[in-house]
Amino acid sequence: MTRQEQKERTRQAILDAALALSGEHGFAQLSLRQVAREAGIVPTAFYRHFASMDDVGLALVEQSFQTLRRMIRDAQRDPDTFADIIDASAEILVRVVKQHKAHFGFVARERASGSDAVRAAIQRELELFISELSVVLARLPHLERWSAEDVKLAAGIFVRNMVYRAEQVVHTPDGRPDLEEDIKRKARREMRLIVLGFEKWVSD
Amino acid sequence: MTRQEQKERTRQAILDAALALSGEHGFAQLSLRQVAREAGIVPTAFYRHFASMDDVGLALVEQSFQTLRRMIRDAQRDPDTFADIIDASAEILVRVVKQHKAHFGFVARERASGSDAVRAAIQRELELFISELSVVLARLPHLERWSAEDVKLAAGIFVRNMVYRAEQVVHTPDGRPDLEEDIKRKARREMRLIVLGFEKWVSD
DNA sequence: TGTACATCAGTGAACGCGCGTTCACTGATGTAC
DNA sequence: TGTACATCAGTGAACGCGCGTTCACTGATGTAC
Repeated sequence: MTRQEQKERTRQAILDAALALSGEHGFAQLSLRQVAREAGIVPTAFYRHFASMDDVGLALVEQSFQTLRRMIRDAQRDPDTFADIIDASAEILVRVVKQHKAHFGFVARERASGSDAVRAAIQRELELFISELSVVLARLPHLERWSAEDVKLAAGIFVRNMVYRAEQVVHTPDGRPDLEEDIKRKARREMRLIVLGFEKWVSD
Repeated sequence: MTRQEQKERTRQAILDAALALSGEHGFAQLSLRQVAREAGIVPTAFYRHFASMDDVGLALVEQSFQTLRRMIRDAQRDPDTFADIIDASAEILVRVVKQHKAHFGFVARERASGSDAVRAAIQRELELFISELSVVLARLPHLERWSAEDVKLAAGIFVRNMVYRAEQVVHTPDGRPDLEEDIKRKARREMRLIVLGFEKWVSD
């Protein structure tokens, strides 16, 4: 193994350790020493990879949103998505969040309570997500003539509702498909209710 | 001043200190010693009032939701509320949150990241709020024939959207009425869009 | 009203502990020739 | 391929600091008579 490969591995071990530990008591409660211990290095070696725990937080935001973006990309490739976009979205949401509970839990928690830098990074990524969803929504029949601002408003309601349902999935214990089905069902109904409003809205 | 009055004052000083300090770096980052210092007592005196910082957190949840409930009660008394419930809600939301930034900021932050006990307490209070709003919504013309579950679904979308706009108000610097107006305007439009969906929804 | 005693909110010293950060170091990997 | 030197990820001792909690205490407030 080259020195570079080894270094990258240790860096990832630090990120994995921080992500795993932050699930228990929140990222801000983590100490550098705890993370180093979990990553299998001595505290001082931490500084070979990050200047501070805050930098670890920012790296975790980036990793988490890579997961989210992969989810969207996959959804857009899946033919089911276009058969019924709402059914498909609920399905994908629950499946992907379940697979990446640690990342989504991290974002949900730190969105409101992280350091200023971490909060700002998450806010920026969510805005980006809303913009991307706006592009998709703008193609829907009733929204063709809406102003850009109104499409974004609608996308925002969607995304914030999804964030809430994602939080619920994160807190659902494994092996409870009944609870997952219930979340999917509620998510679908919420989306349908919001979409119904689209048909009557008049953009000014 | 009686002993009891003095004790109550110190207890409140601890709560005020914790609330004020938690605005900067989050409640979980507070140390008992910091809070005691800010409250003007010696660290050991803290134990005369609370068994742990976690108990302080629970007391703050209760205080914060008392503020919220007062807001709802006042809104229901205000005749403007019935002239245009949406306009009035946006107005009241921004005004009251602005007046109690510390309490609302505390709830927004700890909702996702507090200790299990604090998170559970906040979740319970929000569910209560959604139930109360459901009672109000159930009286609206189009919702009379909806199932109880559907009314709650709609109330949930409303409340979560309000929580988001409340978070925005908390993070708006004082003396920026332009930003406040923008938040009110967006909140109104979001509510209107959601309400439009009500008219077409068919409860099963 | 005055006295003697009880209560108890707040004090201050002390403790052991984990923290972030510094520093000089080690020894395996990488590079130049 | 072999040698001599450079690089640098990880080590381990040490530091001063703020932490939560214990304990015996003080002195003002409250109560019984």
